[in-house]
Formats: sequence, structure tokens, C-alpha cells
Amino acid sequence: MAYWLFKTEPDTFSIDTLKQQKVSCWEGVRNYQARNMMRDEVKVGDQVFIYHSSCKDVGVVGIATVVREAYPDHFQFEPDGLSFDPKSDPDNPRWVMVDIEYQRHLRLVSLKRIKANPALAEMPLAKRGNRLSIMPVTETQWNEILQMTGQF
DNA sequence: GCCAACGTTGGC
DNA sequence: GCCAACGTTGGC
Repeated sequence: MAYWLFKTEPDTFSIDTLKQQKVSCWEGVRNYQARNMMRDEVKVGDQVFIYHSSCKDVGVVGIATVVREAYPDHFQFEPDGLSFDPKSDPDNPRWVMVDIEYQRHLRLVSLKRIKANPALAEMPLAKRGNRLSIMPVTETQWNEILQMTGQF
């Protein structure tokens, strides 16, 4: 089983929305590096930190589980949608998505604290200018962040 | 809203 | 294949 971190803007899709929906597709990833990880490495049963970006309380806010592996993201073919990609060929879809299931909220572990923790220095998140929306998390990093919530 | 960092595009 | 221009991301 692997660990991941998925970024989302809560104004668009938050951990609360995920909780309401219980299971949701993770659509709209339009970055090749992130896509390749979803397509090749994200497996059913993997654990996912949900991370809120571009908002007041930036940081890790909860946990989800992968319940369906990569399949074509149909939003790439919807011309009126935000995730439309006119260059994607329906016979060879460029973008994929996975489904995740809500597990639980966590007490916020802010980006500030993540950056301040030397044990997390290797996380892409802690590095300046990082823009990956999906990134791997090591078991050590996973456990460290859980510890930082003070809930475990 | 600003702006640095980064990815993508397209002319050559 | 280089690289400047451009668009997007995302913290602040």
C-alpha cells in the first residue's frame, strides 16, 4: 500500500464536499507528472492525504482511500467545463482520474508547520515553487504528519 | 491582488 | 531542439 497527497482548492472541492459525497472522482488533473502517477502507481487501497491549497487554512485536512484505479476523465471532453482539453482524442484520452472515498477529517496540519519540520523537508510541498497536485508520501512522512495532528 | 516559479507552446 | 513568450499555480 502506498501513500499520496492530493491537492485541492476548497472553494472548488473541499474535504467537506468529499465527506458529503463519500466517494468522488478526482477529476481535472491536467499535469503530466501527476497524471503519470495516477495512471501507473495509484492503486486501490492506497491512503491519501487531502490538502487544501489557495485558501485561508492551507495544509493537510483529512484522509481518503483509493477505491478505483485510473480511468478516462470524461471532463476533458466537455467543451463548457473548466477541465476541457480540445486536444485530447476521445479514442486515446489524454487525462485520467481515480475515485477516492472519504475516511476522516484531521485537525489541520498547516503548510507552515510542514515547512518548519525537518523530518518533512524532503516533501515536495516543503520545497519552494512546487506545483505538483498529486505527490507521493513516504510512510515516515505519513506517520509524522499524523503525529502532528495530535490526534494519534 | 501580487508575483515568483514553473510548465507549455510555438517560431525558428 | 532551443528558448522566449505566455499562461497557470499557489503562497502570501
